[in-house]
Amino acid sequence: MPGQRSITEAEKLAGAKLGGIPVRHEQMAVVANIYRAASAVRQHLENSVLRGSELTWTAFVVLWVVWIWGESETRHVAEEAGISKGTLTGVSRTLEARGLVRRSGHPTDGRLVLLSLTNEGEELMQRVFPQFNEEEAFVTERLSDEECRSVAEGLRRVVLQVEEQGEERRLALLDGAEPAPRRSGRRPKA
Amino acid sequence: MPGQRSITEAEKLAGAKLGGIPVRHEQMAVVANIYRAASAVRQHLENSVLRGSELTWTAFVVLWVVWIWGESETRHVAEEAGISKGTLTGVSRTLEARGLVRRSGHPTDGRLVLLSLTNEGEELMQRVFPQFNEEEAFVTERLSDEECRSVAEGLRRVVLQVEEQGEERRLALLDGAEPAPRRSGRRPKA
DNA sequence: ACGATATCGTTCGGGATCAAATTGTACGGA
DNA sequence: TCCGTACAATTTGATCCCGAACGATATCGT
Repeated sequence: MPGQRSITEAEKLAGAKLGGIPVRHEQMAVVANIYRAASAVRQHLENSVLRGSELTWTAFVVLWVVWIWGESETRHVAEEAGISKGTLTGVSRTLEARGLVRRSGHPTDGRLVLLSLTNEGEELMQRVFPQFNEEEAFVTERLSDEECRSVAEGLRRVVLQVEEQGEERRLALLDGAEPAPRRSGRRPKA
Repeated sequence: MPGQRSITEAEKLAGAKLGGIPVRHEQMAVVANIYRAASAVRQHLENSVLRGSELTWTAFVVLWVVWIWGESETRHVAEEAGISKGTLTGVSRTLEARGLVRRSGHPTDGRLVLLSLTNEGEELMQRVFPQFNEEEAFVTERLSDEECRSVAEGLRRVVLQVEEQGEERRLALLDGAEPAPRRSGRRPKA
């Protein structure tokens, strides 16, 4: 019902609201649609294949990373999965409790923890991934292979831009100012 | 550090893992990159412009929706913002407490609640949105206007596909099976 | 009329999530 | 050897979020 019409229509309304101030319409549309698409896809996958296996999106991503890359150090898994280390600690413990992953200490560096799939975890992914991929195909059904490549490439550039220049940009924006607090989370000691 | 290389490399590894089973590579790449881009963009915007105004991403989206569409029923706002009704209740109460939005009952339908911006909320958006849009331009800096349009259009189709056929698809997948529970959240009564 | 049914927003249960603080381990130099 | 620094993962505190249950209102059928 929100339809897609709303995006472009919203842009016009926003333009009107802002009066003289120029709006970067194309850029705004990309960001808005990235987020919409991400929510829609995530929700569809959670409600179709994932819930059937009692997996959250994050849990699946973590399993996927370990499945693909093999036994890995937790910090790499967190980075690759796009979640914080703290979150990974909780998620991996849940998965361990369900017998899907194994946590073992690094043989020479006692600070590291390695994650790997158990046989059960391996079997789960063998079963779930094809279903997951099937739904990936479903959600992108209205795009040709060529269009898929082109959209993926465009998104890749966005990711690269943020990864390579985001930090610098944030510093430049805040300049000398304080790093800005966060409403939630543990309070700084000082 | 994960770089973008990892995506395509992961696809190859996944293909190997799956042996004979065919993998829809292009489709997989689109979904993976949608999610990566969404996380990257959200994080960048939260850490740059949003935190300075003590806004979470969700709070900003809610404000934006009400700002653009004007006084609206909560269910429409939730839908448009891509969050659940329950979440919106909390978010809008927080925003009300901060004096940014107003909640008023519908004149004829007693079940409805209408959200609108206060003057203060209006001023906040006048101030914050340009900054937000500026960062939208930053994250998409590596795309031309034309490429922006094309990526946005591709994503739009993904959203439409899920919105128009997702429900049907989910039903077909589960067929007669139960709707599948969720690990967290309040337990069903039965 | 009036009860069954549908629809709204809110409440509630149970994680999920982040960032700071903390704890534990490694490794360099004095 | 012993200390300080560097770097792991984990714990902690506060909040966010979803979806089932709930209570209140509207509407439809008879």
